[in-house]
Amino acid sequence: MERTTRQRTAIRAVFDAHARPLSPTELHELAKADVPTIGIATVYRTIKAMVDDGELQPVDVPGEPPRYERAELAHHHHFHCRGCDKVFDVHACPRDIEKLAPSGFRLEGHAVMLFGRCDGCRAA
Amino acid sequence: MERTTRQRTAIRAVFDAHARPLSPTELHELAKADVPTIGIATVYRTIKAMVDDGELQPVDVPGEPPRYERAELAHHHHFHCRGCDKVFDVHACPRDIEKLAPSGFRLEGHAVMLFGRCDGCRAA
DNA sequence: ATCTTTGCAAAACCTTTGCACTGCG
DNA sequence: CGCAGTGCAAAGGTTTTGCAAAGAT
Repeated sequence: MERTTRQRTAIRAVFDAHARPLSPTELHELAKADVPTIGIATVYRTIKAMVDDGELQPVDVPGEPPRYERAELAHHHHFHCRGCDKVFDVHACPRDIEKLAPSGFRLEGHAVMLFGRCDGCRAA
Repeated sequence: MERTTRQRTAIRAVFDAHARPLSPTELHELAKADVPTIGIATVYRTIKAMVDDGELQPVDVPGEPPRYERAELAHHHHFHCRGCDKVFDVHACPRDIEKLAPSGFRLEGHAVMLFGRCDGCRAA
């Protein structure tokens, strides 16, 4: 990640324009708007470099391709809509998490994934 | 899932013998002890059928192959040890989960994954 | 005997990698 | 210019699928 390229600028722009976790494929499609010739390999390589740099963090959705979001976001969790498959940020956190770990275990972190239907998909 | 076959019996036996979430590959290797000729495709097909039947449920560990466990287990969560990579069941649940979903969203389920070090790996 | 289930191999995916070319610094 | 970065295509790994043979009822 030593140089600024059109491809990397486009990828960062996509994250700025869409404030939600994005998959490599989504990222590729959206970045094509800026740089039509961008290859999927570049997207994967850039994602990996950005994760290694601590700029992005993976968001894992069970049974789905991984998504990525900016790491600078404060601690939060996610909501996965079963209707549109989109993942939304949830800026809240259960308060009694520390009590869940078995005694003797050292708890270092946690992830909460909510499932259901988003506002738009609730009717359908 | 209409017929009882040696392959399916072997797969169920593996789940009985190992009380922890198992990956398709683990399942395949372990089932070979009973039915050496069992193919990986059969393992995948059987897993899928058992999940559809509600007999198994997937346990997703970020960045790792999926694992499966019996669905009859009461609602619970998981602890992923960063030392030994094992996944443990956690029979506790945050109480204020319902309050986390954004308003307007319909919450249908949730998953909690804890990270840290298990009792045995805490020292190392 | 019928019709589901199996094993094999090929196909379908997703992600990574090799290599020559491009273009940032 | 030199070398990081790119695009393409091929390789790697995992999961799915087509089909003829096996086997459960």
